[in-house]
Amino acid sequence: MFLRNTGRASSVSNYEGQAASTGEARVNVLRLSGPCERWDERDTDFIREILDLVGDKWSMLVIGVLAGGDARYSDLDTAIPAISRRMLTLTLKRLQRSGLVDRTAYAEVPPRVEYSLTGLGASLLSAIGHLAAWSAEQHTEIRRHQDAYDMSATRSAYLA
Amino acid sequence: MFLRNTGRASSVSNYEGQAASTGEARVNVLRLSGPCERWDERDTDFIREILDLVGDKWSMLVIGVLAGGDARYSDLDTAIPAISRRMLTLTLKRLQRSGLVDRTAYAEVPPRVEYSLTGLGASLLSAIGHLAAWSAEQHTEIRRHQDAYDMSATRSAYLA
DNA sequence: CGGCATCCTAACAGATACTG
DNA sequence: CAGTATCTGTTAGGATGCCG
Repeated sequence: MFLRNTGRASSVSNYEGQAASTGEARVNVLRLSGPCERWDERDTDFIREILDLVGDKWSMLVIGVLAGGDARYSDLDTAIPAISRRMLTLTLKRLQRSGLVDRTAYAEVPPRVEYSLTGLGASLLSAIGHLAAWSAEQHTEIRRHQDAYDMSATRSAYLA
Repeated sequence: MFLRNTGRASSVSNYEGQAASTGEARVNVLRLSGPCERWDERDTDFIREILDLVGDKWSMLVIGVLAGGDARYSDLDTAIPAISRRMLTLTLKRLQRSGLVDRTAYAEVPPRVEYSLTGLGASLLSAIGHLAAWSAEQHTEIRRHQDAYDMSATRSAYLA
């Protein structure tokens, strides 16, 4: 559907990636066990949209908390201690705008507001889960590369 | 492994998300067909790391191009017209530092430099693919929500 | 060709004070 | 409690010029 095959081979095919280990064909998901593939301009746009949606500093974390069930504003604030109230508000508004999160305000004193994942928001969890799984599997390896790179030779200050 | 179950139910379970449609159990990937789950602090860190790694404006796009086979600096520059040379360089360096991308310089005149995905980098394609697939499936729905939200009532200028 | 260095700007994000 | 408004610092990122 959105990842088309090209003839150009690279070093990809001999690596046992995650997709290869599923052993199960999914129509619209890139599989690494076969020859090399690349994405076209549409995929670029899709990636862009996802990044715009949840590629910021807090969105995925908020979604992660809401995955555990509805939460009040203050619940989220304490569940994500590092976030400022400003950023929490902004993040919630954006998620709400895109239909990933529902906001329910109860007219009480003191006021109570519950946030919850919508079905749409919940459907994102799976995709995020794959990313988290990849990170969990590879982060030691990644750290190793980074350390090795940082150790090797003095490099320019161009890279912060 | 990293997504633990909580008793609190939400509106998640009746939505046919992506995970549910795979029909195949994966040990470490969140499945939405069951009761609601949430992530612990470790997952938060994993998400953080992924975002730090490829959550920026260009990394995923560069990876996408390299998925199509090795490419020279100028190939990447033309394949991603919107990117500035500065950002391309910075992005490649960071990907290289984390071991996702390999750089091979040939001592010729004029100089030639080839970039390629490492096995590690290629293994990310699958996870990204899930995100892209989600975006492809849902982006119309998302747009619809956004439009509706933007239409409804005048809201404060707090949200840009 | 494949970069690096410099300048500059705008968006992002934290702290704080205030409000319905 | 659940925000909003404002002020301010920090960083991401674009434009441009130079250099091996």
